[in-house]
Amino acid sequence: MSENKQKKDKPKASAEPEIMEKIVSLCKQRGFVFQSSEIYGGLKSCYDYGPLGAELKRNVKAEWWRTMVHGREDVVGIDASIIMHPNVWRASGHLAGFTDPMVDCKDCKERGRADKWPKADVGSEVEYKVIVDHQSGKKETRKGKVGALGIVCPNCGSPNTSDIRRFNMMFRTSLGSVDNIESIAKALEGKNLQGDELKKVIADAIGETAVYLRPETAQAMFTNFINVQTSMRMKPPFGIAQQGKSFRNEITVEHFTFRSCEFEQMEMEYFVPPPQYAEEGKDDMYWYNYWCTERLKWYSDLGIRKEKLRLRAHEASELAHYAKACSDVEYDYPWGWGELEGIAHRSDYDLKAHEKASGKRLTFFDSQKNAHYHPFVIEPAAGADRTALAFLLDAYTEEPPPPGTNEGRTVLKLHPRLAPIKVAVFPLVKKEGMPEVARKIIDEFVKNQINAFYDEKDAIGRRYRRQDECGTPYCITVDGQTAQDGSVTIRERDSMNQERIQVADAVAVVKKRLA
RNA sequence: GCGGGUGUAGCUCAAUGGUAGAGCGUCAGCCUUCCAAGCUGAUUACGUGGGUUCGAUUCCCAUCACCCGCUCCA
Repeated sequence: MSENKQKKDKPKASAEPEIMEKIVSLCKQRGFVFQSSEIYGGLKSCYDYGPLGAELKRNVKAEWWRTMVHGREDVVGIDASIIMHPNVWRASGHLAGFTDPMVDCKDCKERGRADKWPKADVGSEVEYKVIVDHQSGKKETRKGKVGALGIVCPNCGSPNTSDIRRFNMMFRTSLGSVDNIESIAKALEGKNLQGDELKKVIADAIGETAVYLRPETAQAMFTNFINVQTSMRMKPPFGIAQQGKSFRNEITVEHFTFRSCEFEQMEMEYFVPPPQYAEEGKDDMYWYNYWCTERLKWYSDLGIRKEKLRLRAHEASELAHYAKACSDVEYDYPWGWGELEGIAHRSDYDLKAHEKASGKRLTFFDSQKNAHYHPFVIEPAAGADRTALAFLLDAYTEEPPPPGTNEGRTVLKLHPRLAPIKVAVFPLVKKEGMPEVARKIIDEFVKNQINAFYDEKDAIGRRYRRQDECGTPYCITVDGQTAQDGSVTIRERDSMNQERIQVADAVAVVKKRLA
């Protein structure tokens, strides 16, 4: 389809990034994803799902819920508030943990985390090399004294760093009808404050009503642990699942919908007995491995090619201090391996942290062993947006012209249950009563709440191709034979094979194939 | 946020200091009996804001957004 245009100024080695461009373009053209607020120039990292994208994402979430909640007895779902008590984030460590100390190198412009840069003795003299002429790349050796931070740039070795700046990654807003400005103005009125004192007064004024948009959905499963456990009479091992939006002021957003500030999560906290109370052979590590396997399987069951999936265990240095283990389900995106989902063994850290902060006991009472214990937690946490993107990327296929034709085709080989439109119905031509019959078939699909699409515009081949590009798995065509024997053709997207079925059976046949 | 690149119809691109073309698409009609056929007509754009200039889509500045790299994570 494309004539392989060379980019003159970019001798790109790999053709991979072009796939991303094609996906972005297809997403816009076919109504999967649009940039948010596009008519106003767009807004950084915000995307809107169009009609087909909304269907795809709903289907992804529905499949997850089907597998994780409806498909098993030991998991129940919740739908918690996005805004939670600020103490939740204090207890979880997010208020502190989201505040990374960032510094810049004033010589080479490198930026990084102050706590990760090479340490050096305060006041000692170090040598470093910086580029002084960007055209020739000429470097100059300089000397400098290590500042109060006691660090040097990992790139050029310069001690000439900026001050630490903190970026809070949680979105802050206020709860209450009194605007922040009012309380700040009131706090400052008549005072002449400078520097840290000024900042503190403002911070306190904001703090009175400050609340945060959740940076993850997981905490609500911990805060509702007792509520869910007692109301549903759950016994470990059991899980609480949730899907919903989370928000993070990320320093960097990238790769289309892969990483954005507003994103949707599909998380489950699986509470298991700690080792001493565990059933023989089913301790916490058993369940951790169990969920790693289960979650990897979920993606391949829904059609992602196995060679594009992998499970990567975190190195010990990557683990949070409370985590016993963590693995990522990764997909081989056009830009390399990237995370779809993290499966973390969080030990009993979260329940204990909330118990300590809230003063409420967050244990399970095992009446048989007559013991209160804090369950361990295994957390499979997936991103709905990046999962939808991976399904799109993996389904995207460009095929050479089929035998006897001269145009190739673009097909989204989405799993039928993920496909936005399930079936398209066409009259072969716009006469001889074919449109009327096709309309009747569409009516039947609508009545059965199966997303169907009617099209009579253009040649039949073009209509098939349009549906291929949207990922519609089945096309039903009313032709000349329909009037004689009441049969229509049903065409399968990937094979393009057709078979004849009765009009009266159309809904049942499609339903069966979607099951 | 930093460094580099980009910004022209819905998409992919072109041209130009004197207000812009194509292909594909979309819509309407004709034609069409199974895999992007043809014909007719219609539709639609210089990201935003300044500056230079008689005049800016073009030059300059700022800003916004996207892409690549750093970084970070679901």
